[in-house]
Amino acid sequence: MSRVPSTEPKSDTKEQILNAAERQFGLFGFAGASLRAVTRDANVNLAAVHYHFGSKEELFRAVVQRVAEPIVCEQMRHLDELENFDPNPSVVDIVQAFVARPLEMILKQRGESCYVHAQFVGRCRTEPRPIQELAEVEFNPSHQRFLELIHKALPDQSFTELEWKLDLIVAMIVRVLKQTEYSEPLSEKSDEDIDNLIQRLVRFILSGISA
Amino acid sequence: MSRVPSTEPKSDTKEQILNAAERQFGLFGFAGASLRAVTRDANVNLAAVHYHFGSKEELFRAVVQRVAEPIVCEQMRHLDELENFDPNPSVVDIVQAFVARPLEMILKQRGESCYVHAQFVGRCRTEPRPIQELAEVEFNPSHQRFLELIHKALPDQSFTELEWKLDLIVAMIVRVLKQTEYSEPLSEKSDEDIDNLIQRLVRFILSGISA
DNA sequence: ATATAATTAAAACGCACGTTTGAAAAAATT
DNA sequence: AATTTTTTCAAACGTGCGTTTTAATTATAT
Repeated sequence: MSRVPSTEPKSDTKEQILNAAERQFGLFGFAGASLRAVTRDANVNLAAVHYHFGSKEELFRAVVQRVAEPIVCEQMRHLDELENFDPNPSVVDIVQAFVARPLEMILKQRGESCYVHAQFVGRCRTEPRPIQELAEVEFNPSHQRFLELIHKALPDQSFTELEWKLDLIVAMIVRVLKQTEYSEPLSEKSDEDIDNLIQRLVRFILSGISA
Repeated sequence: MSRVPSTEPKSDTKEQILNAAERQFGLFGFAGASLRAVTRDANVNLAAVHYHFGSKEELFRAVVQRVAEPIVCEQMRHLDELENFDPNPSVVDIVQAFVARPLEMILKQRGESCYVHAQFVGRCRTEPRPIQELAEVEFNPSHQRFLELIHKALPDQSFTELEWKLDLIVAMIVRVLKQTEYSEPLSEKSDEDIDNLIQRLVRFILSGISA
């Protein structure tokens, strides 16, 4: 079989650094992760970080973008789809699109990358500013979209109240991701196990958001 | 007025260090906080940390203990009280004792210390091991107590499921504490505002835990 | 007042950090 | 094949880290 003539064979180094950086930032936080540990982990030279990314902070930003992009896309795609089908979707459907779909996507990857994503996203929310803001910006679009839709579906609740609840919901999602670290390996979980976990969370959130 | 002849005038230095350490650990995490920043903040000599606590890690442990003690005590006190009154307390009462009472105690202090506690406790849960465990151990007693009671009140739900929900509940409590950082200053909030906030959280948790 | 213990202070230790540099190596272009 | 551009590499820069040491100071007890 011939190699694919992809237009993007490109530098493997950049990807290696991003992978290692996500691991290290997730494990030890921005301050706790050292570029030396990252480059050792990635099997590349220390100076490669500054050559490809410029600085530690810009490396962090690159990791955030790579992690957030597929999640936000998945959320946007399902929220859009939902609204196209019915301009006034139900709360259940909105929560399914915002919570269940992206979680499904992440958890069913099954690989190590799931734990890594989980740790990293959790970390982002406890970093001091301005680090934390780098993450908030990336996740913002789908959050706004969710708020619009949920506000239409629950007009009795003020926008402020719903923003407050969204904040708690995200905290719960992040926590569920982080739990994958401790519980039995994901690889041993069937699709049904994962679906059960997700639906338990969705039920918890649904009853809370309407209360 | 004469000075109180307290049996504990003792070293002011230790307390100053603990205060500064809680701030710095909360803001920057274990790795991100430097002992130099702590001692500068506390207006004491750098070496005082090792004289009074021995090492950075033991200082962290001391901070955790000081933060956890009043919270765990408050939870235990109300849970015991509840059970003495009725050996099978309702879910509402259990959640009130475990969630509302300690939150009330913390938030109604109103001072800067509330933000500091919030940041610090939130940090503890994202620290890498073995740092994170130092915190888990301190909070464990009241968590176990809560689980026993709630399991009696909701016998249809497995212990594992309830442990899972407790984990989410704690995540929500921590998040509500952390929110105090961004929203309007606590000092401008009335007791009713705070009670409202807490009761909103309790409602959210209650509907989730029974679902 | 004097001796003894507890506390504070300043300086230095070795080490790891993020970043920079300049030359070697590899890849791409001519 | 020669040239230019891109990428890697080892070494070093200055800085700040946790910790240790030794001396000065303050409080306590005789």
